Amino acid sequence: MARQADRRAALRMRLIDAAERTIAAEGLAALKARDLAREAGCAVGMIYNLFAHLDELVLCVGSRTLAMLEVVLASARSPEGEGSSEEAVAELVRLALAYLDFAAAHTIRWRALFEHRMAPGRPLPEWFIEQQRVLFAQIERPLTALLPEFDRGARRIFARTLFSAVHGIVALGLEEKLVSLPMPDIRTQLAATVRAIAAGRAELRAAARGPAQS
Amino acid sequence: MARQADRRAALRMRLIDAAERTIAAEGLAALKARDLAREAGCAVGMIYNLFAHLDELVLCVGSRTLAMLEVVLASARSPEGEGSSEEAVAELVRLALAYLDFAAAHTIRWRALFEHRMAPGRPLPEWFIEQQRVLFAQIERPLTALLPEFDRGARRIFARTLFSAVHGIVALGLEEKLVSLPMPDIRTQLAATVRAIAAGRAELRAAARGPAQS
DNA sequence: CACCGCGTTGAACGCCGTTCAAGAAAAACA
DNA sequence: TGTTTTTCTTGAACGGCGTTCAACGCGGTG
Repeated sequence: MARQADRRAALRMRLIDAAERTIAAEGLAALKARDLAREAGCAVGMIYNLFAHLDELVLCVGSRTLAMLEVVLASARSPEGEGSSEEAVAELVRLALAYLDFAAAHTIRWRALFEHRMAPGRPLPEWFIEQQRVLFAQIERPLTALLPEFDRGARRIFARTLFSAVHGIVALGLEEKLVSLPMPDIRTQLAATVRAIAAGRAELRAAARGPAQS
Repeated sequence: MARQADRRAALRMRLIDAAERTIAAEGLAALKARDLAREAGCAVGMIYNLFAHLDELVLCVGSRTLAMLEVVLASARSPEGEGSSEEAVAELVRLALAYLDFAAAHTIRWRALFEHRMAPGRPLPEWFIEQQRVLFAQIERPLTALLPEFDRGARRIFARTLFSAVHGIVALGLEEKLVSLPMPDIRTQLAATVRAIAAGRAELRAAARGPAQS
């Protein structure tokens, strides 16, 4: 029968579910092979028949987190057809705030996405990198209207810079150490920063083409 | 004799030195109690007579990294007495680039500063937080000239936002995953972003005072 | 020289991810 | 169906980790 394969697939799912629950509730460090096996109802060794190592399981959970982010960011999109740069800036602000809200609502699982490092020597699998690229594409989309004269490469660089800045503000904003701001203040800081970077896009295009300066 | 205390102090230093070498060369994950003891010439148990736990040793190395950063950022200061806002912006750009250069030159030890998490339940010691505050003060200094009408609190918030954005760009810029930019491009992106945020300071002040908006 | 208190030691503890010999279950065959 | 072969599953065992603590030895004292 094909029962065997079904049971394996079901167990695989149960393991990912269990890992997801743990990571979302207690963070990466709380993920233990023995707990996982007990919760999914199998032997510890079975985990290694279905996954190469625990890192792979962590990546599966990370993939789910990225999927959640995709949905959230998609809901920040502008209505079709609008092409003004004001609307593009507004969309970028909505994207940034949506990112902040997601990180605030799912802090622990969101942190796991960035704290996790593969064991040395094992690179990130291609499918995971591809999923990140898909997310980045959501940022590049409104940039087409905002920066019509940029080529694809320059837009990608701009998107990268913008995301990095937004991510930095969100990450430090949710950190408990250092005097932390109340959430509404973080929101306004973030929105203002995105608008400022968008307003300074001329310089950033020059930067994306020309060489460095001291 | 007081010989005993001297020997203990010397051993303490040797342990911190060994930990620093390891963290700078191979990163946080490579730090092992047994290696440390061997390298410093003592028993594993001795480490726990001089430090409460390995985390404390990691913090000592982190403190040295922060001290290195203080020196590097201090060298980006403007000459005394200059008070124009153009000069203030230039100083902020120099600070950001100095930060980037430091992170690029000492990537592994710099990463250790941010990747490290205390064991659950044990908060960061006050002296460590204070040292971070001193560093932040270096950013707030040029802001006095740039934002004379801001009160101290608003300046602190602006400094925090600015640093977060800079840190984000530096951190993602040095990440190997995702298409990575050549260093000169990162420099120009970073400089342009700092100038853009500084140029948008009016909005950021409003943000630091007023309430949030969607 | 004998004694004692205390700083130092490293074997031992508990926990971790990962492996693999052996047992159980399924498949193939007669 | 009974028997053999293959394949999957299991959990005790392995090596390595941070941390502890009973025991040891050494410096200071009587």
